[in-house]
Amino acid sequence: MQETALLSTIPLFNGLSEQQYTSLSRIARELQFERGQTIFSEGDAGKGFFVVANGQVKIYKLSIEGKEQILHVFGPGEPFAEVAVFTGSDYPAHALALKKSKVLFFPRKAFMDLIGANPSLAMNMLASMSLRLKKFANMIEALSLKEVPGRLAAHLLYLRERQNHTDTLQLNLPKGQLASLLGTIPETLSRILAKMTQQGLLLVDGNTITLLDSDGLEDLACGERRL
Amino acid sequence: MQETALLSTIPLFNGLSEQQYTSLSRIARELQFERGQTIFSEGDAGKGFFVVANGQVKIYKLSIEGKEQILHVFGPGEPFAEVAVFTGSDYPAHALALKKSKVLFFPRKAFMDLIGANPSLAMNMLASMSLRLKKFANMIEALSLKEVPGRLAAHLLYLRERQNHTDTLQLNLPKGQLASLLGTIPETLSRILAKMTQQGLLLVDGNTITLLDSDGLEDLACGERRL
DNA sequence: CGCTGCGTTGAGCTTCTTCAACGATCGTGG
DNA sequence: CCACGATCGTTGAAGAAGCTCAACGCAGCG
Repeated sequence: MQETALLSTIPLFNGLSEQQYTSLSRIARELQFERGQTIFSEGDAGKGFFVVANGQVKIYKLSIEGKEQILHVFGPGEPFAEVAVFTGSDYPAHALALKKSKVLFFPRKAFMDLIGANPSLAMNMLASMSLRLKKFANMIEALSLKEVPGRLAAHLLYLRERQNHTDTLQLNLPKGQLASLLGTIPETLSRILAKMTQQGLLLVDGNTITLLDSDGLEDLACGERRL
Repeated sequence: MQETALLSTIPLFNGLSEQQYTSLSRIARELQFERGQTIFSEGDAGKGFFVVANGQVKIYKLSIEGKEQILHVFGPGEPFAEVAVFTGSDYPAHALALKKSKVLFFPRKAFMDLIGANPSLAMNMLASMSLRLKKFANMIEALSLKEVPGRLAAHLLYLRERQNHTDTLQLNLPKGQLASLLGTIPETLSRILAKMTQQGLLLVDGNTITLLDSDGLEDLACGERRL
């Protein structure tokens, strides 16, 4: 597979020895998915977990009426569906490739064995899942305690953080998907972006957003201000 | 401390050797909290994690206006704030004793060392955090995709599950706290319980709830029916 | 007795969703 | 090259769900 190079770029596998990379690459399987293709569905038997090699994958839930709530959007180097490894049960959500993606698959059993033998791998896994939990806690807080403008503002500031504090953001998602990530619908998101623009908080051009008043957004994100 | 007996009743520590219990009890500290007492606040330095020995503890977030969202309610044997151990950062939420409680505290560093040396402890930890993640995912789904009646119905069915499928439930929380756990407010919860009673779905008497039509509740929980 | 915490009920209002229509963009096939 | 459909985003009007505010009942307890 000549994949140890790829594996070494994955944060989850940081600090492993050359030999451990070899063990990993031995159990990994490489999968290709087209844009829009389902990787697994909620309720499927959780046979293992995945790491995005390249492309983009969303993890989401669906309501009976078809409304979608995105839980995560993962890019290169990020693992997903680890939960299935340790609970040994079904996948608790759906996964779908948002772009043409290469994905590494690690079968449950083999990976568990590796973890048992490699404490540092276990520690990495724990750290990764801790961050995930923290993110979920913030998402619950946002959904329950903030209104949509606040959630949007928080998300934009989060993106600015990740893009080196530049005020010109590139959305890595179509707006409709962003709405689903924020727990709302495209119509509402559109209206709120319009209102924010009108108030001079930001500037929208396609999927480029320029933040004009991050302090104002900050206030919104903390619930100290309304639109 | 003569606590190895107590430790052995904690699921997280299942399958550890006698010697490992001793190591654990050596680093554990025993704490007492009165009802209503704060254990830690969001933003406090995360110096370690906890296990409820007896009593009841809630983990929650607060909005600026003072609205509360409960993330967890933990009883005897359940660990909390593990996230702080592995991220090494601040506690991401508040913790408060709902009843007079005895709590074991495990300092971060010492516990990390134990985990590194005990693969089975690491595995237990991973399993525990996986379940936590799954629960959070369901909570996000509920908040975003279900209305309050659906969330309530799901919660009641969950309680029935835990109480051996008996249709007579004892709420382990005051109704106001239950509202906060469901992501709503006491007024709304009260109204919905009234409506459910009126429709013959259940019967309320103080904090005892009798389920009369679990199929109907099931439909509500899945969004296949309205009140 | 009166206080305090908890729960309930009513009226009005805000926010968000639903439904519908329309505009823009893009890729494909004629 | 243009027409067409599909996807995506925007906008308007109406409706529903849940929140706010206020008042009240009721129990436990000093």
